[in-house]
Amino acid sequence: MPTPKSSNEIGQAAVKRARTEWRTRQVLDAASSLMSEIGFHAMSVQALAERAEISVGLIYQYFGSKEDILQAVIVDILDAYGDDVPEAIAGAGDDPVAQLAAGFDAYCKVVDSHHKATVLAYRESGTLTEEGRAQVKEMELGTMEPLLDVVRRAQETGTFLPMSAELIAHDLLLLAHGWALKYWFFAPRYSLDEYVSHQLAVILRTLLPASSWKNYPDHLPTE
Amino acid sequence: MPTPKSSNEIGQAAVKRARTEWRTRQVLDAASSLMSEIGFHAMSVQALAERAEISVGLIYQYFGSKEDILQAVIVDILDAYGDDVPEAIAGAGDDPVAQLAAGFDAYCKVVDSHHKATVLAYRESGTLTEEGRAQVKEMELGTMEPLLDVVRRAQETGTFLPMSAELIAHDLLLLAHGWALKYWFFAPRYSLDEYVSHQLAVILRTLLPASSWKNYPDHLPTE
Amino acid sequence: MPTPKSSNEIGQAAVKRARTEWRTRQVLDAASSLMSEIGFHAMSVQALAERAEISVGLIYQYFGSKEDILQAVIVDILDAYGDDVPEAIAGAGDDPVAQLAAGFDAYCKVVDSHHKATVLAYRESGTLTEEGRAQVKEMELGTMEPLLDVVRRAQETGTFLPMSAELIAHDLLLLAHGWALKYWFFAPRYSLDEYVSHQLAVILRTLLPASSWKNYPDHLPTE
Amino acid sequence: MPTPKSSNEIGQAAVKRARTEWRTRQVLDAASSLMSEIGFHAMSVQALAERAEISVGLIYQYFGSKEDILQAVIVDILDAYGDDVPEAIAGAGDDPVAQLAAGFDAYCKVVDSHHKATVLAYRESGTLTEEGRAQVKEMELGTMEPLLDVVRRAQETGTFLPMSAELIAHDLLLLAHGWALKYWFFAPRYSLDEYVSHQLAVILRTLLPASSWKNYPDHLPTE
DNA sequence: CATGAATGAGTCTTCATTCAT
DNA sequence: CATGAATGAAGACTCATTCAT
Repeated sequence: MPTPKSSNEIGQAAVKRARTEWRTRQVLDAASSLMSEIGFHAMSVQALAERAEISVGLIYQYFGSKEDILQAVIVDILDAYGDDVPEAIAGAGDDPVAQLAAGFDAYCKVVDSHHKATVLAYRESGTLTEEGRAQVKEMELGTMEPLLDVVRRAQETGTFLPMSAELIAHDLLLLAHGWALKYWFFAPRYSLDEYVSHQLAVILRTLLPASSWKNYPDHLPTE
Repeated sequence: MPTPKSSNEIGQAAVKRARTEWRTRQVLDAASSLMSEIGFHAMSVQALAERAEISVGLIYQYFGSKEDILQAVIVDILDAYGDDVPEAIAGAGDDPVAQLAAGFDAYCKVVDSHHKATVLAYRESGTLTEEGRAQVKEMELGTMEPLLDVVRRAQETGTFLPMSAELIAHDLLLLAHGWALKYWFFAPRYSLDEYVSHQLAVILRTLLPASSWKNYPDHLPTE
Repeated sequence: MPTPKSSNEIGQAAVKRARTEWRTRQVLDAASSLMSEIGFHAMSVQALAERAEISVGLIYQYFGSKEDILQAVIVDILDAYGDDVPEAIAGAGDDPVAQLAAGFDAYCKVVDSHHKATVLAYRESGTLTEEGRAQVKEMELGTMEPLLDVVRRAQETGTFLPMSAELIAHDLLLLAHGWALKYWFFAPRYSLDEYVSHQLAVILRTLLPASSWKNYPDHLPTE
Repeated sequence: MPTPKSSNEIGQAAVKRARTEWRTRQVLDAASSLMSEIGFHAMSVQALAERAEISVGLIYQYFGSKEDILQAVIVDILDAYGDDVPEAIAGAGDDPVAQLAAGFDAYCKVVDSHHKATVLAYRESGTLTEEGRAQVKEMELGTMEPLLDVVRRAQETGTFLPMSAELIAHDLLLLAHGWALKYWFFAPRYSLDEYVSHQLAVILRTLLPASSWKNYPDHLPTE
C-alpha cells in the first residue's frame, strides 16, 4: 500500500532533508572526535555508531564505506578555512600587511580550534584513495589561495619584495599547521597569539624591505 | 651451558651477531619502505616478511610485536640526525651563520633522503604506545638541539637578535620537515638547494639585524 | 532510542531473546560434544562454528572468548545437578536411606547422561582462569550439598553413625564421577543400576550400624 | 675423519648411555613439573628446553614429538606404582586385611607424592594417541592388579565376602586418586593418614562380614 | 653430539559490510 | 527509514619441528 500523497508533501521532504543533515553531522562529529582520539584504523564502525547514537546500518546509508567517512571528515575541516580566512582578509582594509596579518591569524585560529582534526588530516590522508587524496590536496591548496593572493597583489604594488609567493604561502601554511602538529610542545609554553605574532613577524621580515619595517610597529618589533 | 667447542668460539659468536644485525636491518628497511608506501596498518606482517625475504616467525624473534617494528623504524630515522647534523656544524668554522646554514642544510638533506620515512614518523607516531611516543618526542627534540645551540650561542655574542631560540629552532625543524610533508608539491617545482636557501634566508632575516645582512651575500640576497 | 514501532514491540523483543537463547544453546551443545570428542585445545573456533552451524563472528557476540565457552559448558553441566538431585531427594519420603539412595541415583544418572562432559570438566577445568576455576569449584561443592544434608540430618537423628559427613559426601561424588571417569571400563561390564547399587551399598554399610542393615533389604544384601 | 676406536670403547659407551639417561630424566622431570603447572598445551617445547637446561634440538633426539614426552611422563608415574605397592603388600604378612591396608596405604602415598602428576595423567590422557591411551589404560589396570589379587585371594579363603572384586579394586583406585583430584579440598582439611584410614574403613566394612570387624580394631572402629 | 636459528601452518579474534525484518 | 544480527575474510602472533653448523 503506497504512502498517501498529502498536500504537505513538500514540508515532509524538508523535514526529511533536515533529519538527514542532522544525522550526517552527528556521524561526522563523532567520527572526528573518535578518530582524533584513537585513529582511523582503531575506530570500528560499531564504535562510531555507538558514539553517534545511530545504528550501524544507517551509517551505511549516508556513507558508502568507512573510508568515505574519513574523507568527509577531512573535507569538513578544510571547508572551515574557506569561510573564515577570506572573510578576515576582506575585513582588514586595504593594507596588505594588515590583510596578511588578519588572514594568517584567522587561519591559525581555525587550526587551533580543530587542532586534533588537523593532525588527523595529516595522519590519515595516506589512507584515502588516490582520488580522495587528490581532492584533499587540491582543497588544501585552495585554503592557501587567499593568502597567496594577498602576497601576489602586494608584490605587484611593490609593497612586498619579489620572491616566490608560492613558497612563502606554503611557509605560512606550514607554520600554521605547526601549531597543531606540535601542539603538545607549543600549547603549554606559548599562547596562540604569541605564536601567531612570532610567525607573522618571521614572514614579514622576509617579505617587507627592511626600510618599511618601522611602518608596522604592531607586527614588527623595532630592533 | 654445554662444552665449549673450539678456540674460534668467539669468531662464531661474532658471525652470529653479524647475522642478527643483518636480519634486523633487512626487516627495518623492508618495513620502512613498505610502511611508507601503504602505511603501517595496511602492512601485514606476512607482507613484511615477504618483502624482507624472511619468515614471519623470525621477525617475531627480533621484534616483540608489529608495533615494536614501527617504533624501531622511527627511532632508526631519528638516529640519522644525531650523526650528520652535529658533524656538519662542527665542520663549518666559527661563524654562527655558516654553522646554522651547514646544520640546516644537513638536516634537510637527511629529511630529503628519508622523506618517506619522515612522513611515516608524522603519520604513525600516534600508533605507538605512550612510552614509545615519549621516546620519539624526546629524540625529536634531541635532533633539534644542535641547531638550538648554535642559535643560543650566537645570541649570547650578539650576532643574532634576542628572541625565543626555541621557537626559531622549531621553525627550522618544521620548515625542514615541510620538504617531506609537502614533497609532492615542492619536489617537482624546486630543487632541494633552492628550498633550503629560501627557508634559511627566511630564518636569517629574522635572526640577523638588517645592518649585518650585507655580510652574508651567500645566504641573503641584497635588496 | 528511536521511535517505538508498534504494539507488538514486546513480542519482537521476546522473539529476539528466544533466538539469542537458541543460538547460545546451539553453541554450548556443539562445544560440549566437540570438546568431549577431541578436547578443548584441539577444538578450533572455526570447527565449533561449523558444528554449531553458526558463523565464527556470531560466536564472539555471545561469548567473549574461547575460554568463556569452556566455562559456560562446564557451568551448564553443573547446573543440571541443581535441578535433579534435590527433586529426587524431596520425592523419596522421610527415610534418610531412601533419600540418600534416590539422591545418589539421580546424581549418577546425571553423570551418566553427561558422562563425556563430566570428564571434560575434570580435564579442562585447569584451563580456566582463576575466577572461573573458583566458580566451578564452588558450584561443584554446591552439587554435593543436598547429599551432605541428608547425611547430616540422619546423623542427628542417630540413623547414621557419626563420622565425617564431608568425607562421605565426597566419596559419593567421587564414586559417582568414577562412572564417567572410567566409563570405558565400567560401561561395557556393568549396567548403571548395578554400579549405583554397588556403590550405594558400600557407603550405606559404612553409614549404617550393622544392626540396622536388615531393615534395608533393597539396598543391602543380607550376608 | 672417523673417531679413533680406542681400547676403552666400552667404557665410553657406558658413559654415553649414562648421559643419555640423565638427560632423559632431566627432560621428564622438567616436563612433569611444567605440565603440572600450566598444562600440556600451554607448555612450549622451547620453554621445556629452558627448564630442562637442554637445547630444543636435543629434546627431539630423545623424544619423537611433544606428545611422546607427555606419554613418557605419564608412563613414568605409572611405573612408580609397580615398585612400591607390591613391595608393601609383600611386607605385610599373611593377613589379607593387613595386606590390603598396606597396599592401599602405599598406593595413596604414591598418589600423594605425585599428586600433581596424577592429576596431569587424568587431564591430559585424552591428548594421547589411541595407542598411547591404550597403553596408559593397560598400565593403570596393572597398578590395580596387586590390590585386586589380595581381594580375590581373601575371597577364596572366605575372609572377604563374595562380591565383584573388580568393582572394589576400582573403588580403591578411585578413592586413592580422589586425594589428588580433590587435593585442594582434602589436603587443607585432613592428613593423608586420616584420609587413608577413612577410605580403608569404608572398603573393609564392605568386604568383611560384620562379625569379624572386631578382629581389626586398628582399621575398623567399634560401633 | 649438541645447538638454536629458521620455518610456516594454524590459532584466536576483530570488524567492515550486508540484509532480513 | 531504521535496526542490529549475521557473516567471513583477514590479521597478529605462536610454536612444533627441522637442519645447517
